[in-house]
Amino acid sequence: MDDRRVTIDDVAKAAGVAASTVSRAFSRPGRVSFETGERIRRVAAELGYRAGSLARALPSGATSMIALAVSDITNPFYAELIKGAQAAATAAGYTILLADTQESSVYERQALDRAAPTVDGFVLTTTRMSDSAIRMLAKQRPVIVLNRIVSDVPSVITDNPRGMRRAMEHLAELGHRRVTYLSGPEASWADGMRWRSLREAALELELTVRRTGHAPPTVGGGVSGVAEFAAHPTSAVIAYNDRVAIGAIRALTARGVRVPEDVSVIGIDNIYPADLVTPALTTVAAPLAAMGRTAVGNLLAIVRGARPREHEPVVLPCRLVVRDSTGPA
Amino acid sequence: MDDRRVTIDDVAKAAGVAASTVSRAFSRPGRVSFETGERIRRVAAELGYRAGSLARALPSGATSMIALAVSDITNPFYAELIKGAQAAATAAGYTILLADTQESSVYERQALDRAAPTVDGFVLTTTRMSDSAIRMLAKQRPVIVLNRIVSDVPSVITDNPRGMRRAMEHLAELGHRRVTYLSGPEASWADGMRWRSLREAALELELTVRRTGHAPPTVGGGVSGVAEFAAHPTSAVIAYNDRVAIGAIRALTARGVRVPEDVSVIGIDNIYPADLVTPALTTVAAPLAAMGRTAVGNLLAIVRGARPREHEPVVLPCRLVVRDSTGPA
DNA sequence: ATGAAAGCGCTAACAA
DNA sequence: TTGTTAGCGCTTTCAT
Repeated sequence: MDDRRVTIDDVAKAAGVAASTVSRAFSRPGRVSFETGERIRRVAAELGYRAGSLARALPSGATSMIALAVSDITNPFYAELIKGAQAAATAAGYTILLADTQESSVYERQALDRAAPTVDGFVLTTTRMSDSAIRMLAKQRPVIVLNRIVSDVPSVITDNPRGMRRAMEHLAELGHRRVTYLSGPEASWADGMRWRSLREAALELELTVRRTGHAPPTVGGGVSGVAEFAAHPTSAVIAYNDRVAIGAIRALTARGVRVPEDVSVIGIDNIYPADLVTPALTTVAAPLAAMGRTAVGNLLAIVRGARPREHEPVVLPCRLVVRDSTGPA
Repeated sequence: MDDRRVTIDDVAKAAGVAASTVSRAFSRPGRVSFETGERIRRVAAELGYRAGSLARALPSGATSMIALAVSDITNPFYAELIKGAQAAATAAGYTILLADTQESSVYERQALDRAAPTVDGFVLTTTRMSDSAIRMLAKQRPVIVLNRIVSDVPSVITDNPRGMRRAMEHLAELGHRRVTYLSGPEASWADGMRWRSLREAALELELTVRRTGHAPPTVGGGVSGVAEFAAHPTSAVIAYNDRVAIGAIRALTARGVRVPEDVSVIGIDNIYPADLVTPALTTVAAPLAAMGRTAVGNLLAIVRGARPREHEPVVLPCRLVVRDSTGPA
């Protein structure tokens, strides 16, 4: 019934002070006498006054909201990541606005444009946007890109070289000499990065590595990757990510190839289902929650005026989780 | 560099009209001459004017944002649901604000309180709040609850009775006579609903059903459920949800019990990994995306002034997806 | 330490 | 059809 929102003026009137004083009591407690402050807080609580109104954003320009753009929220990769981001944001008094870009650069632009006037900054994950488009966006609002490097834009990435290295070492220890990389999407920055890292590691460890053609980062992508792999099989496979790896295991099993007895399979990311499939997936675990947390943390630092060293991406460590999909050659 | 936001006044000045005319050109195109409207839109585009500012929300009170509260975004159950919600919201020009309540009623209250002044409405999924708390919230802003019935608050639920019935029929056809229900959390509305539906179906089909003690809705919950189940085993099991079912399969397998040869297992929800585990899970599929879509759709209808028939929850159909975790008794 | 007044960008009366 | 004038709720000068 009583639909009217409790305003700062209501509190001011009830407390017998000016509205500006109430405002100060909340935002700059130091500038108000202790006594007055107490009284205001008490009255505000009684009246049920809520500070976080949008009106605050008008004069100051800061909304205390940040946008998190994800390409497909259905991808379990994002779950932990969002959780980490969410936690960091909440802790800092910020709210997260979700933008599902639906794997489409058109939707992505729309979503970002729509969000732009409303948020204090962006965290971009797996963008389809070009580097220059990202830089353009970054000119208007603070931006952090995740899992990609864009010059002049701060970013958070995982240590792909080290991760790929660990995977290869693991394989080498098991006696594998030749491994196949099941590629991800062509447009993926991470795919290129992983392939390069793999080749370097192969060189140092004296292994041979080849790769299949680009494929979607899904279970289906793994299936099609295996179709290609079957023409030139190797004793070990590293997949672009866990979903591809899971698809690969399925396809392999369907062909009567046993994992890990005949072929060892390694995934990347350590998403939730990795531990659930049979055999449980050996994978290079990305610090999902930490990535979300770090991205938001750094974004907020910039929002608050920090000047980031724009040319040095923050790189987070990953670790190899050995489960049951890898075995001796 | 040019940090200043393009305002409606800038456009007005550049187009040689009053600010109110520009405003009208965007919100009430009918009330502006075609010619003027065109000119304004052209100028606005040139200047890069973005309409969706927060300032709009001040006079009107409508922010075009809705909050989606989830208990744990890590739960794959939410992925499709959020996607559906997201799609419906975007289509209607609304943005989704994510509130991860972290399985805690304290955080939930905080998150909702924080979001309240900023959004036009709430979609509550798996709330920990009491019915009365929900009703209280609903007094202030439009609310839709998902998967729960709260009197006087509009809701969207799945057809649990029918779903449980299908599951029991399936089991009966396979020759099972006694089934165990692996319970979910005590506080869960859905758990009570499912158990009741199960008993009714059992009665009609002349089956016997018993249940284990309450457990968390996770893989771990399934494991502990099986520990209890082992004392009074039956040839079939229905789990509170897919995660519990997956945990149950694991625990069963670990005990040397074969699924489905020795025990048939049915899950509920049909989350993404259900199809990935071995054996693939037979499950009562909830229309996840449709739930999100419907909830948002109905919420927006209310936001726009529709008067909902508050006492009739919208019930969405579910269907049985038969995979490999069920077999003859 | 406090109050008064002037906006922030936009929309909604009310005139013209 | 268009312009003018008040605000929406809050913060921020500038006085006091």
